[in-house]
Amino acid sequence: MSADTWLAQLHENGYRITAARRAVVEMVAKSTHALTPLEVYDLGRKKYRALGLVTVYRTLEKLEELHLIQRVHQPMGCQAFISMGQGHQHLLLCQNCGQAEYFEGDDLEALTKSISKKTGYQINEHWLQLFGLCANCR
Amino acid sequence: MSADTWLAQLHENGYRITAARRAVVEMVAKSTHALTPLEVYDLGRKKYRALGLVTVYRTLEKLEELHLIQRVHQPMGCQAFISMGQGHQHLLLCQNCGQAEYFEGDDLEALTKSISKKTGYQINEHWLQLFGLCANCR
DNA sequence: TCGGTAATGAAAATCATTATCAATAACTAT
DNA sequence: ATAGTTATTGATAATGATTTTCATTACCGA
Ligand SMILES: [Mn+2]
Ligand SMILES: [Mn+2]
Ligand SMILES: [Zn+2]
Ligand SMILES: [Zn+2]
Repeated sequence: MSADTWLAQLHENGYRITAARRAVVEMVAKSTHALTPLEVYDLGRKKYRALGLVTVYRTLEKLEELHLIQRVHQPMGCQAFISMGQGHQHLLLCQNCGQAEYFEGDDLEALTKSISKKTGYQINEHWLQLFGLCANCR
Repeated sequence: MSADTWLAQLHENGYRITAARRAVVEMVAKSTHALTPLEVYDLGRKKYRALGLVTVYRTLEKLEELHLIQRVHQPMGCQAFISMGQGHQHLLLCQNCGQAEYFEGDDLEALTKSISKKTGYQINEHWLQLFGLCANCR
């Protein structure tokens, strides 16, 4: 998903396209790492020097609301965001360099059905995340 | 795992047993919900009125270090702790009341093997969490 | 081009967490 | 059991991240 698509999405939802948003969107859209607000701020200022940290927070909030990005939970912290995957996908993260990849094909049908029966819970969603070392870091 | 076991663990690791720690341990050990430091503080003060919030933070830190509790990540926040499960288990959380259950039997061998081959990652661990509605809330 | 108003960034406020520190109390060695 | 050592405590202050406020700017539909 390209930066332009994100900007179009923002526009379609009644948000204005500004230099600050362009800078944030461009950096987050092309990153293969989950980025913290401060990291987005530092990167974004390379594109748009006057960018404010507050605007980064506000823009990330909107991108999350539109499901263009998602929050990434990690042992070291949970305040980082990454471009949303296509369809039903989960993240695989490098514990060394932070490189992120989406994967698909997990099948938890049998498991959730069995657990649902055993516990009486109605299971609505699942979080799955894999950690390891990428090809470069292993 | 009972509160007494936890206290014994603390003692074995060179930590002193105090009234403050008793209060924290007792409340966290018997809870079926993930508790935030503030919640532990409120509950703990029912057992030990003089308990300080700072001590709650410090005690939770030690319990986590000894793997007696674990941090629980949720959409609403990631600063909550719950008694650690036995062996290889994951959490199932009620989206309405917060009730938590451990389950086991997930098998991701085939999946991780296939993803490892496809991506070149060496996969070391996984996070899995189920969300739904408990028997009471559904 | 213009006007209404969403968006901005600087600054201040807030909130959770962490550090400091003098007083206390748990444990060890007598 | 007692005393001495020192880990632990809670109050307070400090910190750091996130949010709120607000006057100014600039996007964009008419
Ligand atoms: Mn899945
Ligand atoms: Mn598992
Ligand atoms: Zn790597
Ligand atoms: Zn419930």
